[in-house]
Amino acid sequence: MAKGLPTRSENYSEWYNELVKTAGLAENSVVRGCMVIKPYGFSIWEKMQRALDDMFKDTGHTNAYFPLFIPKSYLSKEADHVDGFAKECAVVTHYRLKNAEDGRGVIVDPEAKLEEELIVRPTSETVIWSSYKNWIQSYRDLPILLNQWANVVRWEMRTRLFLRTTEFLWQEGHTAHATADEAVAETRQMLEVYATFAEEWLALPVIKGVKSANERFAGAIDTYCIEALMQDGKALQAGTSHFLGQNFAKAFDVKFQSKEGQLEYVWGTSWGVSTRLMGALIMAHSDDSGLVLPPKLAPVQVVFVPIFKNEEQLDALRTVARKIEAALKPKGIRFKLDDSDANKPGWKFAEYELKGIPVRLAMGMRDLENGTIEVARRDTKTKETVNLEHIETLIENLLSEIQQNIYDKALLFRQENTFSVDSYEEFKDILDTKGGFILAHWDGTSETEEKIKEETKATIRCIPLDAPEEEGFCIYSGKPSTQRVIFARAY
RNA sequence: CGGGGAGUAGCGCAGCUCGGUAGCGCAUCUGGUUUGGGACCAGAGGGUCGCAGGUUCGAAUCCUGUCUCCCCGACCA
Repeated sequence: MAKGLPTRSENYSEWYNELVKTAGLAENSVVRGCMVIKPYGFSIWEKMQRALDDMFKDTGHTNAYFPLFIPKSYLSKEADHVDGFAKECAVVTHYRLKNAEDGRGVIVDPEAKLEEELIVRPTSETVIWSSYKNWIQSYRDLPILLNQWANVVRWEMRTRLFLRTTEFLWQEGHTAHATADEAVAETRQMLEVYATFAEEWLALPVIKGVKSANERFAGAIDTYCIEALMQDGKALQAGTSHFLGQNFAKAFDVKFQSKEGQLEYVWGTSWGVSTRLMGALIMAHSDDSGLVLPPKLAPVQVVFVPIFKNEEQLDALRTVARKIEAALKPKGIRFKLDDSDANKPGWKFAEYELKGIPVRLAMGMRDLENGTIEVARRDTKTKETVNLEHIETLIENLLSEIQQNIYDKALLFRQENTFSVDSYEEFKDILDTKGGFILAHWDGTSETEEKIKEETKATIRCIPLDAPEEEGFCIYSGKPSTQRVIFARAY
């Protein structure tokens, strides 16, 4: 990477951290474990939000908003749920400050202690289901298909920009249904939405699967997920969709009267993706020159760098740039002309590579005379000089090609780093030497999964939905198994 | 909470052993020359040396206390 920053192969974590900062995506805040998302990073997140929001609306969902604070008693109504989140909750105990008596700043006013503490939401199932209780009486009130864009807080011990932060931004869908079948269908549908989004927008190939009991969401019957492989061979959970059964309906006493007149508990789902997707995007595609953004998410898709010695030359180049911009605009292509005199072309080349701009155009006097332009693509770092005529069509095609190429590259990487193993020795060997996804037989017990995790730090990422039936024996216990599951070390 | 490390200019660091007027690189500002892959020259601005106390004529430096941050573990549907 430019400017003496660490390279990807040397130290992946450090490379990732530096990249996030130098590319202007995010930085650590003064608040422990929290992150400042900078304008450039946020504009990418906004693109993701918009695309997801459209997909949610296409599947019949609407947006709503629920409170940031959850009464402590609500969180504890579902036993598994509270067990899952209790150890990482921020708790509000007071509602007022007062001036310190020694005159040094302010202190918490002990008089202002809350009767019941409030939890800063780590997720919103509990507040939302407490509302659903009031909203649902009849089967005619169902289904409820809601989504919320929000921030949540989980007090993790160890944090990492985008991948695990104390506060993060996400969307959480919460739906209520009359039947189990309908709720399961919803859970699966949203998993498909996530997979499609990851592959078409992030250019990130994902594996759809279901979590083992150990990795399941606290309070869910089944947790479905999409799992992606990062360039250092570690897995990243990119999205989850939960079938909640009637767990939250029972905890919050949400019943409806069916067509047949029976009083029944409501069936629920919840699903979410977070700013963690930003981390996935960065880790999946970037290289030592910086970010590589899929064109669909790049805030700027085409940047024009003029090469000039004086104002007159710049004016001539500007005219060309404006023409190109006008031709790209109807195609919805995001264009930027960098005509600032503050930095030299070489600096700009490096800068836009760092920021992951998919296509760079460069033009100087030589090109102007020849009626040509230099077109450089970020994904392959190749460049060629082409005729200016129909440049807009060339760019349009190039952007789709880049989007596809980034995906293909990531898919190839995953294929080359997915291993099928049949012995525990081989399993450990591959984990330590190569990493990646490991397909292995498992006896289906939590004990075995736990042991393997303790001994190797690898966990079952998921039981793939499309895994073929295959007779085999658990690599750990030797007991019979009917299909392979995916193991990996994970973020 | 255990084991390491670090707090000195916006950022990255040296100086501390052996106390004596606070330094370097990057960034910033000014002027000039440059511009097809992170330019060069000249000049300028900017610091309660994390905080508190102590020793001393004198402390970034020595002593005591304290706070914070980072890394490795524990934690992480």
